[in-house]
Amino acid sequence: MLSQAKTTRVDNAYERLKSDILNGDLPPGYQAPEPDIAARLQMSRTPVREALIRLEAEGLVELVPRRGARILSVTTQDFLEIHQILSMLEGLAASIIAQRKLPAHAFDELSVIIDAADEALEKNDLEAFAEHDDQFHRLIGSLSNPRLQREIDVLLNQICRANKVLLRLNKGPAALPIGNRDLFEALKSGSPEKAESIARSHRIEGTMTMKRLFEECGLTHL
Amino acid sequence: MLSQAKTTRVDNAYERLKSDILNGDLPPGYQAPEPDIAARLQMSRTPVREALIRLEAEGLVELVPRRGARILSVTTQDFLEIHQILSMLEGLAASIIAQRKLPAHAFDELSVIIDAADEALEKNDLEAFAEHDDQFHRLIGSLSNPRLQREIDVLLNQICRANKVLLRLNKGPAALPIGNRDLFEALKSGSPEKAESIARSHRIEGTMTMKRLFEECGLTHL
DNA sequence: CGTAATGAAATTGGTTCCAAAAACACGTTG
DNA sequence: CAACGTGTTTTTGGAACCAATTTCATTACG
Repeated sequence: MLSQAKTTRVDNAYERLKSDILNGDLPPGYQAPEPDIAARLQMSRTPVREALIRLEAEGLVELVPRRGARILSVTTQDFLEIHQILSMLEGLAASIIAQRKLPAHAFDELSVIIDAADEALEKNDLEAFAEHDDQFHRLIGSLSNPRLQREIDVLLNQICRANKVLLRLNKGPAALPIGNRDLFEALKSGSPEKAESIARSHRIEGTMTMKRLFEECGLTHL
Repeated sequence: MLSQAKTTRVDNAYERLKSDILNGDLPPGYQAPEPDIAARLQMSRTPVREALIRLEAEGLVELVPRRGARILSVTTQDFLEIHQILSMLEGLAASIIAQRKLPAHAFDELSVIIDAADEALEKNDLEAFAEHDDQFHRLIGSLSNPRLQREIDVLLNQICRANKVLLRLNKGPAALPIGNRDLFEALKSGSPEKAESIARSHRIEGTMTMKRLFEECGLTHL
């Protein structure tokens, strides 16, 4: 029996708020005082407060003293900085994965996701593509080690909405040169340096594409 | 006047607990229920709780449901993983710094710290050396950008006690090949790739030295 | 003598309450 | 009409309180 999460109110509030934020239900810029949020979640202020503190530590919300909790938006600057950090961390993750031999089912899992992403892209279903691509990156993190995974997850959370929105803005039939399959091969081949370099440049390429979109649309934040 | 920190009880508790943890006043493994901590800090449980949640998010304490808050210790595994991540992030920081021209006073500040560390090492004052070395790394972070700085700071916090202890265990006259000055020159020369590579390999060398100490002393955690 | 059971104490998650400070609305005045 | 002052409302930081659950200790029993 896996650790039976004894669902406490704080956890509940945390999970619900986080998911609401990530899927855009609570859009960036949205701002509400604690009592409102507490009412929405049908609990007292205390557990909400504690959940908000956690979310603040993860860079998803900002607690402004007398103005309520505000869902953080991502500026172009933020976006670039986060991608830059991710390129390093995912590079490290890839290097770690390539170093030790992965069980076969892990490769299978990766492969399935890559295929799903490719398929979504062919069908021009950008929503699904973004979802699968995100999953791919998170899986890379989870295959490295828990600490690195958490680090990567937190950063991905901060930009996943922005990623989705940007992708949707991309009108053309997505000439994104995605190299997930390349990374997959490098991981399989067991060459840490190669895996790291591919993961890193892959991420950086993606960043550049996104940056272009940012500029084309004249956006300063999302 | 810079942002006047309106010293709230939560902030107070957070700062005091953090500093107590970092300087070893509250040693790793120490465990106490919330009421005790609240009494020690002479405030009610509420602000203490909130401070503890923040500290947990930063990986310094663990909140065990009915056993109190426990100061986390650092296992060899943790230590290596954190250093590995730091090698990437500091590499990135160095690259960023080298890319844009730094104001002269920043270089001066760096130089002063490097000299202080070297001097401490010559006098075999390992305590002071650890302190200055830590400051050097944090300064590198702070010269990159706030986001990267916070990331690096959090990780340094998790291992700074371990670093100090390990250094104290190092009996020999510290044959640590510290290359802080090399990094300084690379930053000044303005070559991002070189700066990154030096920062990274510098950190990795340090890791290896530390790891050896870990093993020689037969320690599994600190 | 070790183990199970039972009752007491302690800790936590959470609600409620309170006071202080800030924001807000409104009316007054220059 | 704008700016200011005043009184009200809102929000937050924090404390006190409570119930539920767990731990601890003591005792009884095999």
